[in-house]
Amino acid sequence: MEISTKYDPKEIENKWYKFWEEHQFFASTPDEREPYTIVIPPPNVTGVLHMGHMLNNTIQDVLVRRARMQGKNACWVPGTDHASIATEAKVVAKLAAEGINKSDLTREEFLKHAWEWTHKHGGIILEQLKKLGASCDWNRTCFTMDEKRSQSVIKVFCDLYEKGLIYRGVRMVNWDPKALTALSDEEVNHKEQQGKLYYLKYKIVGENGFAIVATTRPETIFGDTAMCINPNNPKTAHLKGKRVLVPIINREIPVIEDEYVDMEFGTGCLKVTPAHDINDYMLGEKYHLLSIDIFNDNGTLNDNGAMYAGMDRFDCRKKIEKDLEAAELLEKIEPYTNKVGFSERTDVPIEPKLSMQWFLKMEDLAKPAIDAVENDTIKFYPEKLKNTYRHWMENIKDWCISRQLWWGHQIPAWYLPQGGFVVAQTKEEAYKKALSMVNYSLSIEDLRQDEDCLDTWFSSWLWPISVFDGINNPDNKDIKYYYPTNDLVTAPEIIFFWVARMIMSGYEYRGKECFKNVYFTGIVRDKIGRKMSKSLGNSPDPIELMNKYGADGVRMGMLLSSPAGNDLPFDEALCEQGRNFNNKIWNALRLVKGWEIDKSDKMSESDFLAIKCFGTLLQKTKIEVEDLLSKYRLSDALMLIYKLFWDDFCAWYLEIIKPEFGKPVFVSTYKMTLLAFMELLKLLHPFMPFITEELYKELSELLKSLHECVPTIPEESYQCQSIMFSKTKFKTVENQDIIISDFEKIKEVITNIRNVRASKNISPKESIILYVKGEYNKYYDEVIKKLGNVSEIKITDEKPSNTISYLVGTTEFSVPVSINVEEEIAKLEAELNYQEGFLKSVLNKLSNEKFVAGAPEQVVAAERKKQADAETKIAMLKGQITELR
RNA sequence: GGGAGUUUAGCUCAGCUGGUUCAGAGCAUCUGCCUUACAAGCAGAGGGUCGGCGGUUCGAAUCCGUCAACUCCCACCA
Repeated sequence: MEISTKYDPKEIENKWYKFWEEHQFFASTPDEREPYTIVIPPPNVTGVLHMGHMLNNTIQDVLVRRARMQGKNACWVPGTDHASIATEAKVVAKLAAEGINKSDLTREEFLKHAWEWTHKHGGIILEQLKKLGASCDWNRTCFTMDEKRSQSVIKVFCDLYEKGLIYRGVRMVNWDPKALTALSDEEVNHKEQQGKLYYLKYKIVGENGFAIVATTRPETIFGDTAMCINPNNPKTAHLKGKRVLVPIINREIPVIEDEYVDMEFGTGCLKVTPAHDINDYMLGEKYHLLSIDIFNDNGTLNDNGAMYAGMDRFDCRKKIEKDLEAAELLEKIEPYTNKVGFSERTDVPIEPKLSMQWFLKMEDLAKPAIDAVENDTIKFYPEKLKNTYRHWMENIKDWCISRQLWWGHQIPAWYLPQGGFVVAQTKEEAYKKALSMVNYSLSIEDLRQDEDCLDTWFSSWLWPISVFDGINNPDNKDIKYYYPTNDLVTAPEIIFFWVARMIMSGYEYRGKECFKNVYFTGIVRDKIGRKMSKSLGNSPDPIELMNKYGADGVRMGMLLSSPAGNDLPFDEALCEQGRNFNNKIWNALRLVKGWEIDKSDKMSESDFLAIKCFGTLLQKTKIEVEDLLSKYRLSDALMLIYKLFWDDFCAWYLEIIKPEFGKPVFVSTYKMTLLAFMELLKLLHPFMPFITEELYKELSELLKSLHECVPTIPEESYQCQSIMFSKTKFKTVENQDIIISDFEKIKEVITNIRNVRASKNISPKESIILYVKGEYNKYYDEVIKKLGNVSEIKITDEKPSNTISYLVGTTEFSVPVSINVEEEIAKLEAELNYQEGFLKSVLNKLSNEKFVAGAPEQVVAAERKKQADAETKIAMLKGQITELR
């Protein structure tokens, strides 16, 4: 049957993934082998595959498949993240579309909707990963909110609380007065706003003058509890130790001093409103100021707003402007542009609001984590991110772990009716604890659990441990075998959110690093450098890409330009390149599959030479690839294999051994070719799993059919159930560099012949005669004749007068051809000119005493060799020129 | 404002502790070919003062200084 000239990945990819899954090839259980473990960075449970996932998971799959082929017990644990903010936002939006308000639902009702949503959309992304070829152990699929993971989170919270590391504290949150909810920083959009800067007059107590304060928010004066000046500012020095009156309400507040105040801004006086500004809050803490909250949750002023109570914050601003003016307490108004945070959900300006939150003390947790990265127990690729990491870790702030959300792990703290709270894993335990604390009668129903949820990262920071259930059962077989994991592949953006925290939890709960290497991918960008995002619509759909180019093609496209830590400007052309490569591989198979076989034990000289040279190159490349992969230089490794396959194998090796039309190939040559092809497939398999599996099977069949006439073929070379378990042997060929450089010379001879043909319009079909003068090995004849279409190679000192000559090394090759003598002389003279200039610079160096004395011996010796070679070449060029003349 | 990083061919990037693997690779471009595996291909070719300036050195893409442009992270100024 005729095989198509184009590789069609679709069926082949489906077929093999199904085969792998059915045979449970990705499943892992502890055994005596060395483990190799990766935990997936869990994608959002309701997310869909985007280009970032493609890159990230392709890399992980390459690493896992390579480990598997090395005979390790490879385990890649998949799973998803409940992503509280994103998922809750999606559910809220979905409900809103159905006319349901979240605030009209009870927590239980809302969670029911959220779970429905999760079950409907959850896990789609994992199915998509299968299309990519991801070799995860799907039996181990986890979810950050499944039973074991949830238990782990609660247990850890209680444990850290017992250790005194978790505490409650006040913090500014982004309050959305319309949605009546707190927002995460990620849900706040900062926009430039054309506003006003109001200069307010605060009367100085006991004096006639005023202190002027510039503010963008005059309506907050009711919350003022101090005025602050910079102690070093001469302009405001007269206010030191004074007290001033808040305009309109005439409340007396002190003037405090702190270097926080910018002397250049406004008047150098700052009004301090601890309840409504994060910086003011910190000043308030420092100087023990009162904190007066003046807003209701819906953004209207409360009773502290005096006669403005009940008024909306912005209406109030307008009104107060007029009132201040009337009272002559407004010095002036200037136009002013500043950035204001807006709610992503409702697009109203957010209101900073003080609220009670839960915090985790980080300082002690950070210590072992800093050391681990500093001393390379955990290695970062690229290394430069060590700096970023250290800088953050050394200045680490306590982690606010509570979120005002329902979707997530509810904080296991229960409040008592008469104040106070207990922390416990279950309500029953909490009740027991509570009973021992209070001296009044208490029923379990009196306990009220904290409404808030834990930050999503508070579950994902346990991921490398919790997926093996190492929190709940610290001594189980899995955790002991798979932990510490080997590699983590993730984006640099979450180095603090996730990576750093995993490292900390690893030391806290296992006393050991959670992984040994972290590979930071780049950010996938579009051609013009923008981050790919849904809102910009500049992200291609990975599934469509895979349909178009095949998963292998897209994988290669992703890997071709993604050195660790560098951004990846994505271009579909890369996938095209990947697809073309698949096609090339496919056609190489078509070629070798079509040959008739000569079963005699003969072999041609050129075959022998080709086998030797390619075999050498293959061995050398295998070692180089291994080295690159061990440094996580995946694109470089892939590029090396790409060139080995396309150039060395297809363009040179196969062209040499390819039998003439209608003739058979010698069976020994054939065998070696199939084996070499197979080695190439093994090298490629981690990068392109599908096509390599398909062709592995094809080659296995071909080898099997040879078995009767060539019993020396080792059975293990074609008997693996899958290429993913096939082994490869490493060996260094003696004199490999000489073999390779000799072959380079042959290639150069042939390329030059082709060049002459191109420049003189000699068809490749027209054979030529080649004259050789100088050092030459007869052994090369056959190859040169075949690929150069040379009918005869004449070793001679005398050559015909009309030739184009070129040098390979110091050997002169000449092709007889009708030439334009003047042109040839000009060419030769240009070359001569260059060589003479080159020689001159070499001689300059060598005559420089400081160079000869200072440079290392090899360098000087190399220069002398250059000198000798150049001199030989110059002599030959001169000879050629005189000949022509 | 604090910190980190980048700058080498049209594009994306290699070039480790200064010296023939020092100016490289892939893609793109150009020229010629439907040569019996592959036009998603074959055979060739042309592209760069290594961001600017200064310094160290016998010798600098590589080390130092400085300027410029860009990128990222963190904190955000009443």
